[in-house]
Amino acid sequence: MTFSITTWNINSVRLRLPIVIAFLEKYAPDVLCLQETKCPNDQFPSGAFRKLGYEHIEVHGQKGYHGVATISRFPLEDANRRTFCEIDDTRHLDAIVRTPDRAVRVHNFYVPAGGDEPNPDINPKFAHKLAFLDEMRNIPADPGCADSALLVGDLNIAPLETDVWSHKQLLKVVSHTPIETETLEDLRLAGGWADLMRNHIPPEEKIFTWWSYRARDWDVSDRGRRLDHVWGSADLEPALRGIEVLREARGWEKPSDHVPVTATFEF
DNA sequence: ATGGTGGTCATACCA
Repeated sequence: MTFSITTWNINSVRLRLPIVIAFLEKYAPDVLCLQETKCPNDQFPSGAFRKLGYEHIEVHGQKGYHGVATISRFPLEDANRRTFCEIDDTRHLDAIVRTPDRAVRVHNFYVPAGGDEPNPDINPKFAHKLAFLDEMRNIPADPGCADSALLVGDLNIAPLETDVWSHKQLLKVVSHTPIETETLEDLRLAGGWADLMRNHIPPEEKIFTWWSYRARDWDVSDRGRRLDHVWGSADLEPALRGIEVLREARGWEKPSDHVPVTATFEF
C-alpha cells in the first residue's frame, strides 16, 4: 500500500482553514500533522476535517500560542502529549497510525524558536530551546509496540549548509548556529532517526520550507530555511518513495510562512 | 545597525 504524511506549520489553523482544506482536497495525504494551531482544544475545527474523510483527530492546543494536531484517515491509537522542560506548552503529540499494513508511531513536534540572541546565558528562550533539544533525546526511533516510527514537525533548526540561503550569513542567526545544528544532528543520530528529506533530496541541493513574512518579495529574494523535517526509523528508508515540498503554498492567499512537506511510502 | 510582516488578544508578546 501507499502511505503519505504531511507536516505543516499553519500559524493559526482557524485563520487558515480555507487553505488547509484546499490542500487536503488536492493532495489528500493519509495523515496531516499541523503545528502552531494557536487553538484551544474545544475550538479546534474538527468538523471540517471529518467532512473530508479525516475521521481520526488528536489535538494538543492552547489559547494564542503553539499547539499541534494530528489528523488522519486511519485510526489513531495510544496518543500521548508530552511536557518538555517542565513547561506546559503544547509542543508535542504522538500517536500510532493504524494503517491496514503497518502501525506507525508518529511524533508531531513544535520546537521552541529560541528568540533572537543565540546566547543561553542572556536569552532564556535560547536556553529553553537547547534544554528542549536535550529532552528530545528521550524520544528514539525505536517504535516500541508499533512497526515503524516517524518524527515530523517544525524543529526550528536548519541543520545543513544547504538548508539556508546563506550558510555564512546565518551562522550567528538563531536556527543555524553551530550549537543548534550540531545538537540536532547529534540527537537525531543518537536516536536512530534518518533524515528522510535528505535521503531523497541530495545534501548538495538547497531546500527551504520557510520564508519570512518580512521580505519584500519572498519568492524573488528566496531567503528561505529548511525548518520543517521528516525523520523516520531505519526500516522506513527503503520504503520512502518521495518527498514533496510545496513551495507554491507560500504564494497562496493569506499564506503561512511555512509550506507543507509530504513524504510518501510504499509498504 | 535597523526594521521589515503577521497572528493573537486587546497591549504587548511571539514568531
